[in-house]
Amino acid sequence: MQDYLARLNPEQRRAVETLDGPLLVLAGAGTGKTRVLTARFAHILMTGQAAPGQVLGVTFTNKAAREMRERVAAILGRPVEGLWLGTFHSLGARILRRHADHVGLTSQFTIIDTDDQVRLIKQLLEAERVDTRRWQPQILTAAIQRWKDRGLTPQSITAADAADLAAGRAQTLYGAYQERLRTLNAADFGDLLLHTTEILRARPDVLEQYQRTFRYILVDEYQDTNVIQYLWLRLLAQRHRNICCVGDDDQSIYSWRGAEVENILRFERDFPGATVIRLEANYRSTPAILAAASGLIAHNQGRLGKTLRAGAAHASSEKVQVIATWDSDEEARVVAGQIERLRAEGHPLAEMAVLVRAGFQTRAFEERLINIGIPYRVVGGLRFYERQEIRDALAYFRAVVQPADDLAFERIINVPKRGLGEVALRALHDEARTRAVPLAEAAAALIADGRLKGRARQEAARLLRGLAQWRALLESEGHVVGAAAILDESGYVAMWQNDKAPDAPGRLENLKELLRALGEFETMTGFLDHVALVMENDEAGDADRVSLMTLHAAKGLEFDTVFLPGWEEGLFPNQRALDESGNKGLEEERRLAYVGLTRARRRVVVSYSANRRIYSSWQSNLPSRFIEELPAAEIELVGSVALAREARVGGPAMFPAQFPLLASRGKTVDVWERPARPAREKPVPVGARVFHQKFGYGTVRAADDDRLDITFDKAGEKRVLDRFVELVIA
DNA sequence: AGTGGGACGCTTTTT
DNA sequence: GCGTCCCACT
Repeated sequence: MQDYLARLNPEQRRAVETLDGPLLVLAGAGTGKTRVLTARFAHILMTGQAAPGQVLGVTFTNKAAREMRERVAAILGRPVEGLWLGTFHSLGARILRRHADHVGLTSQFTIIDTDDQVRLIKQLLEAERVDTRRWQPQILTAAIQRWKDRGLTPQSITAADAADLAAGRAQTLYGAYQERLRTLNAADFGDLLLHTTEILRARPDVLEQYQRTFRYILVDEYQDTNVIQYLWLRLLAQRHRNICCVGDDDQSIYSWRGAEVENILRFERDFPGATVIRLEANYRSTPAILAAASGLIAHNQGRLGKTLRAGAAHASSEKVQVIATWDSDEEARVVAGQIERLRAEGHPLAEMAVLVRAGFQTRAFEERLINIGIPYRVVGGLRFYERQEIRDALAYFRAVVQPADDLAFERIINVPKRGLGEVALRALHDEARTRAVPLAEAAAALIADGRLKGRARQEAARLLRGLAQWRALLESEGHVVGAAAILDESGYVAMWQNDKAPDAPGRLENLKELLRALGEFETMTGFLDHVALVMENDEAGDADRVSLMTLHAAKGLEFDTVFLPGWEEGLFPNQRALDESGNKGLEEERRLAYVGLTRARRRVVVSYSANRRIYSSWQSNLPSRFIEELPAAEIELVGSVALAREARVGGPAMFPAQFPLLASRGKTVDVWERPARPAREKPVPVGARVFHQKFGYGTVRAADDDRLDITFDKAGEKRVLDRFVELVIA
């Protein structure tokens, strides 16, 4: 009830109670940003300043939106109905569906994802006879996305914007792409905001309606907003000016996706008379971690300036460990060893995370963790909706719901194989283009006049009949029964049932999961929107596992112990970021490091290795400049880092061959020695049948103390520790 | 129509 | 080292 205010510190409380006028809350890492946002939300509702339907809450991720909804409900003691609370994109979609006709779409439009975009662009490039090897579709797709992020339409981009893209035809192609989307009755992510903004600008009546509705606007992660999001917000906020943006310029790490830190830096100019409140009391990390993070980020220029201070007393404050290793394999061993030791000391694995700069780095850790039998999960890998079978199934649903959805139709026309290959498809495309009709309609025409012959004709007719029947079935029987029928009668399920690949059963499981998820929605359209906009894996998260993820994926999370491997020049800061964006790139990398450090509550272990396996070859690296930027008083150098540091500070650029770390090979420091563990009570006999969590069943070939060489039935030869296998009683 | 081999090119990626 | 894409072959 009222005590949501009592739990706040004075600055947080001010941020919650300053309801009128523009407000910028600069919330450092771990300073209770979410608490403030949710308390403010609840405060507006509880004091009767606005009804739930008059508050607009905007986040970047669905997860953040969900959390906020739950926490507001918890404060109020009941679920809240009618809130406009969601991501920029979901809110954009919601508004756009109501006014789609203004931009030439129907309210049933499909939201396409990046994959579909690329395929579309590729087709357009080919139609324009642009060499897609030299001018990659992905590049143009990305460019168009960036334009949309900046609120630029095909008409408003400049020649300079479009130069060096798609053989100089980028502007035409962008226009053609938008036209194509309209024909397909589809919108990409960028359109959800671009179209909406266009409508708000062109239709004062519509704009006024929304401006009146939204008496209070709350924006999370404001430092990550791009131009179009900013324009969208400004339009909506103009009337009441009760806009509260919460963000941290030091955590802006998405400029490469169009985010503009400038939005936060110039808030006071854009909203004159704005109140600015700084949240600087950190309740998350130990003083050593805070000092290390602050010392590092102080190297950035052009900050709004915040200093984190410890908001709570800490019984102990371990220094930040910095570990040098010889190569990336050793680094993985060391980190995994520490994880193992911490676990043995009673720390839950769920409170540990390995945060890397680039996705490929997780592999070394995965291998090592598997080897020593520590459960882990990789956050943000292949997502559910990205899987082939899910995309296929969704394409079926889309093709049924929306006959004009050529992208979906094309995806399913020959899945399962129907003998409708490239030749048939080309004929369809020709017909569709000359008559400007969807592919499905073109197919019907070719069947009718006999231009499709034989098996192709038969199969195409069957598919079209199917689509029509399923459409009727969705109407009469509902989306769940309809969907199941589609997957079954199309032969799609049978296709996987007949597939002998080992992953086929899993795919069938995923399809079942998809149908189950579908059941939670009222309509097929609602479900398809959800899938297009909500891209997260619903993995069971309750098991005790170490988390492996990129630094980007870690933003907003916290753990007791955080491992930050790979702090090497070239990798982190990333060479490409430096090459492409110079000092700006470097500063963003530094913010990424800051984000990494501030994820930790109690313990940070930074590490780097002199040699790293990248793809197939080895590369030598210098330690990251960020290591030097950590205040010496807060860190503990392990191994020969001290040496390396002196050498590097002392001299100019250094060649890997001179690197003193080479001398550290073989040297081990006790921190990463494997802890003594109770041996297995009875040794595992050679020849025994055993079971291993990861590798399955196998036969023991040799035993050396607690290490077993096992030939697994599926996984082949492995050396594993005996405590990770179970004896199989035959 | 489907597949197998070689060339290529790889930072991050909330929607 | 691996996945993707294209072309050549069957």
